[in-house]
Amino acid sequence: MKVTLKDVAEAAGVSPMAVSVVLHGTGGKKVTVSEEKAEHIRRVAAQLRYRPNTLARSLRSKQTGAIAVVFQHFGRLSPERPYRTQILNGVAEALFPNEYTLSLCPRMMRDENGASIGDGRFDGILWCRPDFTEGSVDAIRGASVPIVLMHAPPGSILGVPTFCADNESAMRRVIAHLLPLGHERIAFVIDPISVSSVEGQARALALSAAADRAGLPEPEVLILAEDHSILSRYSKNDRPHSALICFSDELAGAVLASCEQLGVKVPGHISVIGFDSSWFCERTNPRLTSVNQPVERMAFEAASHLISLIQSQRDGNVPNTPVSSVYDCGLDVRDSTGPASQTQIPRF
Amino acid sequence: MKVTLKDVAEAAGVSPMAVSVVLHGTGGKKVTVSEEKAEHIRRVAAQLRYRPNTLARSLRSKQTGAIAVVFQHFGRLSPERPYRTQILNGVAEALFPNEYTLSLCPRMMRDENGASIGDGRFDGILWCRPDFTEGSVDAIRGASVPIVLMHAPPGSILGVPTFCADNESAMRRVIAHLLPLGHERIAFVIDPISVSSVEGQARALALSAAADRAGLPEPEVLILAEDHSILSRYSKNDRPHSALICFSDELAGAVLASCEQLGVKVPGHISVIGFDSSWFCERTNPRLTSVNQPVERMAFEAASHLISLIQSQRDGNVPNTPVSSVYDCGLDVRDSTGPASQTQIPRF
DNA sequence: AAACCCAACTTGATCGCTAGAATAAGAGTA
DNA sequence: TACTCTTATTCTAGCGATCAAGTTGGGTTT
Repeated sequence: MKVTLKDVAEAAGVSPMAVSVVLHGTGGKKVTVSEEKAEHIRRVAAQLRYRPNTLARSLRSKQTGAIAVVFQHFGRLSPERPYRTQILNGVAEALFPNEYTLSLCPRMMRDENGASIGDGRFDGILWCRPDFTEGSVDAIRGASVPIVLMHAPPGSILGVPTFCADNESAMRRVIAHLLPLGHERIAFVIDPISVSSVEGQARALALSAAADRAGLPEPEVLILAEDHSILSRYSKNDRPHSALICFSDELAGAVLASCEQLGVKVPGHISVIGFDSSWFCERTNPRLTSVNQPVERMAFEAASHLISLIQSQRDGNVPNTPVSSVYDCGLDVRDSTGPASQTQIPRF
Repeated sequence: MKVTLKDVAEAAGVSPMAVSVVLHGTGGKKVTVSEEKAEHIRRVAAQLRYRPNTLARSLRSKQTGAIAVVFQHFGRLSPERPYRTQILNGVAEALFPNEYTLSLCPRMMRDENGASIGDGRFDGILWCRPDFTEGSVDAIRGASVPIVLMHAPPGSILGVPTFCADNESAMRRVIAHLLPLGHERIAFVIDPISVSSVEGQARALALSAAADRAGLPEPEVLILAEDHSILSRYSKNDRPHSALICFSDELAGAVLASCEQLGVKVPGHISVIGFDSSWFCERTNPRLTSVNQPVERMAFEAASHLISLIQSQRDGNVPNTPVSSVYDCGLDVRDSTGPASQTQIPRF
């Protein structure tokens, strides 16, 4: 059967406490065991193939060594997909060296009332959903463990630290790059799934704002279908675009392919910009200019901050005022952007 | 303070047991509570904002609703990176509808002896490391919960179900495709990190075997550096290659870029094949022929099987003989492969 | 020599919850 | 009436570990 700490204690002829101290270094405060006896206990434990029950330990000690990462979607169709990998990498890089485990939660743990994250099971929560429903806000507020928000602007929820990439800065950079090149008719290209996501909306809005500030007309939004035909457009004018800002690199790749097929030259006739600046940008023809979001760094820092919150809470320190970090985005200029075309091309 | 089940019981004027039954539907076997009282308990619990402690529940009931996924690497530099996303997607798709949580473990949980997975914390283990050290084999054998292996050939560890993609079939298909096209000088292209991975070794070996079976000379192995220059080569001959099999699509993309730069025509002068058949293959020029591994499906089925193991163990059923699934790989033929060139080109 | 200290342990009480047996009260039956 | 059978509800033990508060016994201090 299962070997418990008590079994080891009996076999070694000592109290359970002694075993606990020797094997886990954690029994009360001033409990000590002589090195001689300790060695004996270790030997007995190994011989019996004793395996500590993490659950029981956590229940008593109130530390689980696990962090919950809550995504909005997780599956084949998720529009978050490009991020997720980067986020997980960043988070993992922060957690694993500190011996934390990373748990993916489909949503918050079940609870018809819509609230509550599996209580007691996690030392902290990394909330990666950009949506905030009534239920989830309650759950976040009521969380009994430290929590940080990603993809949320500062102050989204009072007293909760936030980490987010600054879409505004991204779009300002895009415009700052395009304006001197003479672009005036700009469109935002997005797929049908992402268009309804918070991130999609935010970027479209940010682009509008940036264009407006630069005195450019409201950018059109093009929704591309699976086969890359234009699904629908919201337009206020009918002059052809000279620059397309795409929601993702993957989408930009599709646009480049369409252009080639239609005989539209990039950047000769039209400029194309992607989002994420992934390795893929170096492999397209022409090489893809793309917005560079520091997602991985952001995730790393969010997770690191979460760890420090957990530790300072454990040590009884006063929680410092919540951090709110906004990460500037860069624009990696490659070969898919150039001066606005003077040639009148068929409207894309 | 924390509201416990006991608090709710007292406030509602009933026994803790009654509360447990009403809120979690799980108290012994034949315990019932009248609907009237049940409603009352639910109301009181909501009012007190009671949140059950999952940990305590799990400790008692011996069910955690969590699955551990153990990867070999998890970070920026991991050669497993292309898989991981796919694996996680497949696993998530199997677990989440069943209310399981997915935990990523850096390696097995700490233990100087090299063995032991956080005991009690998980209902099952999905082992995704293709390497089997003495320590890990012991840990797997000694696991007190169901476990399945991915990337492990059938029978790797006696009595443990395995799920793996069949590199042999992949490479046989590659050869079957190339042979009629007249290719004889074939090379396997790989990066310095992957070359030492089990997967890298396995594929190189599988290619060798397939070539041998077809009566072709031993394929050369080319290791590409970061800048895509050839790092080293193991060659037995000095005639130029006519076909390059790459370890990943990403690498194949780099090779295509190099070819373009050097003025080598694909597939005119040389044929190139990738691995994974990702979306990216449709975006390269020419479109990339690539091996199609059913990783996501494999992960989904492995996870589903694990769940069924857990459930049948809980219900006290006899464990059926261990399943061992091998997944055939396909070859998605696109435009980067063609007849072997007759022209003598500078050796790549 | 009485008082005191400290290392080296042990004891008992939980952490929050739930399985299984026990109990109480009403209903059916011979 | 005595007897079993339901149905509702509580009681008693822990799950496996850790914490806080003892308990030893030898060595020091004054």
